[in-house]
Amino acid sequence: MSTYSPSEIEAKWQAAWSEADVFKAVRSIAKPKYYVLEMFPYPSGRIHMGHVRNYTMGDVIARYKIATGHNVLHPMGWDAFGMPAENAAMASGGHPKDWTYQNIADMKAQMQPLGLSIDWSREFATCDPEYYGQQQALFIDFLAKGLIYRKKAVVNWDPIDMTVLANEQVIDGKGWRSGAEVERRELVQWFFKISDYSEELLTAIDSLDNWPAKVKLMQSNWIGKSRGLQFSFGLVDGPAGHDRVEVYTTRPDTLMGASFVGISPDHPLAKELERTNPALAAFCDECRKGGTTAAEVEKADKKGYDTGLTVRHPFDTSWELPVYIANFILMDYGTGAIFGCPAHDPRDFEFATKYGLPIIATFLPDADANPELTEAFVPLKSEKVTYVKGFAGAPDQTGEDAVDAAVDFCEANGVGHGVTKFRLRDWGLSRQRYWGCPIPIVHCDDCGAVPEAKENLPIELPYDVTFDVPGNPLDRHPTWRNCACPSCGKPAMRETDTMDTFVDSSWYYARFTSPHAATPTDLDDAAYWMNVDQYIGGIEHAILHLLYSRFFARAMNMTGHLPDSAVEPFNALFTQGMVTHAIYQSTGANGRPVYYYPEAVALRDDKAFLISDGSEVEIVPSAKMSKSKNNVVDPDDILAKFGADTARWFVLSDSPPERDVEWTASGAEATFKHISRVHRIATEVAAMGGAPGQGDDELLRAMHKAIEDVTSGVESFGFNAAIAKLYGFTATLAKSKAGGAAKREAMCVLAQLMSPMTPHLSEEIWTMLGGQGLVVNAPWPVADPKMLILDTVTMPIQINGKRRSEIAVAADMPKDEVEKLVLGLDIVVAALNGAAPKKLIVVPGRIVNIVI
RNA sequence: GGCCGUGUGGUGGAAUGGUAGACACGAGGGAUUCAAAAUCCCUUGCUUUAACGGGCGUGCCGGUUCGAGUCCGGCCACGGCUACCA
Repeated sequence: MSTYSPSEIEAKWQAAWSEADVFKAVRSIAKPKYYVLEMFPYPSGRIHMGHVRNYTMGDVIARYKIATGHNVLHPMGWDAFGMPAENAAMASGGHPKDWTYQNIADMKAQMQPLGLSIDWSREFATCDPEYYGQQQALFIDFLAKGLIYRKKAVVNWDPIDMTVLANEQVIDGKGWRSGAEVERRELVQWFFKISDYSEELLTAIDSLDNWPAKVKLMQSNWIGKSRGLQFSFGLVDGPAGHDRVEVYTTRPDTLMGASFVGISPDHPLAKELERTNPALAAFCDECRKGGTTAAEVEKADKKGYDTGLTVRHPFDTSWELPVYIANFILMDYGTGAIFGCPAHDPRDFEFATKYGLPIIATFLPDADANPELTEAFVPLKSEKVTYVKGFAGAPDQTGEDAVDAAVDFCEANGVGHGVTKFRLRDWGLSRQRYWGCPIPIVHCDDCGAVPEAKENLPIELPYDVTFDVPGNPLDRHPTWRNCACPSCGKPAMRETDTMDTFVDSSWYYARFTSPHAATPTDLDDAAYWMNVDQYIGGIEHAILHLLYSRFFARAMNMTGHLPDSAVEPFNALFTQGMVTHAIYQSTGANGRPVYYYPEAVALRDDKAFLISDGSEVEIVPSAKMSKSKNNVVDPDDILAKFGADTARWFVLSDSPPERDVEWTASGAEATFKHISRVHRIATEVAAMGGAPGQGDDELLRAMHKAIEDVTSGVESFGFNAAIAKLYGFTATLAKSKAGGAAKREAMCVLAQLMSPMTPHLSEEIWTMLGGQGLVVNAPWPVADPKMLILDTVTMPIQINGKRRSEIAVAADMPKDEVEKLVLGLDIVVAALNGAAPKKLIVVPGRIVNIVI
């Protein structure tokens, strides 16, 4: 009898799949199509358990859909541009391109042994010129349709590295790499006009039925629609050109509670005043330097600077309000100016208290409430309140009604107009970096910024660059920069900025439908394969990547690259949890934690001891895998030790897929034992004759129940539940005294039900038992409804809601007969003690409850 | 601060309003073995009882219901996202 040897059988069956080319996706009207996609990885060089879990989930879906008669597209690629490649080049002197392609080769080599059902013929990396050249074509088409424009924008500039930094690369106001004080610089940059689609992207969220509610909510909040009033205060004796201050408010109903006007330090009026007032300029400078981290904002005091100017209240021109420059007002939201209503805004309250400004309540909880407030009164807008300084609508009304009434009143009286604002801002795509998709623009002295001619695409990144000098190497590469103007032919210069890497990932799903087309997409292929039926990835992409992709699909539709049916590209989204692992740590001599590798630790009685000296160390459970904490489990090691089927099964078995799963060595070993056991049972079954045995029918009934349970588990992403049922069915099969024929049938079905999770083992068993062809091509088993009906059922008997007994009855026994039977039970007779039951509830096939 | 989510054995976790704790880990006991490995079997929420059995039990308090882990209201704790968004 052969023993289970994953290394042999996994290589064998991967070769067989490859030989039969079973995962190649070909358009066909013979079957319904199904497109399953996992978020493609950044080629860091090593895969981790999180990847294994992500791709296994996608693979289970893909293999299940193949078995249920679908034409499946399951591609894989690489999100290959980005800063780590440049950082590596700077650190070790290599080239980003070489580094990236080497990493891709390494990661692919690690992924192949997992036995994923991927159509590798569609593989691409976003740093392939064939891909980013098409992205440049998209850029040119978007530009022509007005979906891209240029404007000045403030960036974080690192003066030592001579580069722009993302917000998260600025730590305490200093560059994360150089440590230099970061400057705010205005650069002319390219923007996608995603704000054109704010309303559309928001309302379409409702149609995303198979997206997690959480992700939809996060996107709604991010788009941030608000309804309010925009109006202006007349400025008294303002500097030349400044006679009004425009403000935006979502609470125009509190206009009579105004006590000051606040403007951002970046507001044009503030900038004007800075020119003549050094103290004021110093204050604004101070505000701009203020940290942007959450903790700093939390701590930061409300600070203001009295400009000495005043404005007139729109309802009463004799009522003047002071104008402050305040550190808490943002220039890029609304108009960069507010009116302060301390009674109904906690920030304004803090500010007014500090600077001795009046606090005027405009509404109160009820007519008798004390108008002297000790803190801002901010009820829900849906709550009814009593207006003591209202000017529109009923005296008692909800905030919502009052806002509507106030907007109507103001519009009727020529004080501003109602406006809808969105928090979502246009997407700046310029990056002053080498390792990204070049922006296909040429700057010509005569013609200005001109798009490159499409026949000149791709504009390839030059290879001969170095990173020993700070700054973008494209800037100092004359032969690459210098070119002819595509419009007039005169000497001109290329744009040296490259695109944000989020652009690369915003349309790769569409490119997979025709990865080698000479245009960004092939419309016939896109129409056939789109949308992605099931998208799987991490929750960390809930906002940016998914929102950008939704925008891109619309923009591609507008420019003729995607059909109307594909504007919402992902029909269903699933966000999976992480793989975690315990940390083993002790406290070092300096008081800092010291971390130990799992291999250095022995576990006994839920305690951990160092193998080296036997001393006990602390166990911190369920921590995100992190190299610095020494709690990373390398998939290579696991595959070498147990094989892919064990790894795949384990990452799905212990937790629901949307939640984190804890990797434990004991759990992985137990999985391996189980898989080995299934293999052993199969070899035993294969050796049996075909004679009937005891309980053939029972085994087959259990088999049909397993088909039903596992199928519904896989359909609903309940992989852990499906696996639990497979454990149960395996135990039933192992214990069964059924004959060879029934066992063989049950074993074949078990192999099929396991095949999405353990495809190699399933092929092995399938062949061992004489199955036809490959199990990957075998149709998914269907449960026979007749075999699911039970003859007898066990019903619990409750007395006053507490379980006291149970009876076994025929499944189709009428209700009144069940009642009779129950009332005759000793325990019931004793409980009733001669009295009649107050109530008798019989739920057929479920439960009986007697109320006494 | 805002929004969202989650609280069930020693652990990960199951339970269309209908027997709470499936399945797995861990732990304990046994069989097999010269011995071990491997394998197989049994026990395992807490508590009380010699036993049969009983009591308690899904973060806390209350409500709806014949019946609540599940539904409703109010608290507490933890986690996530977002943030001076006017």
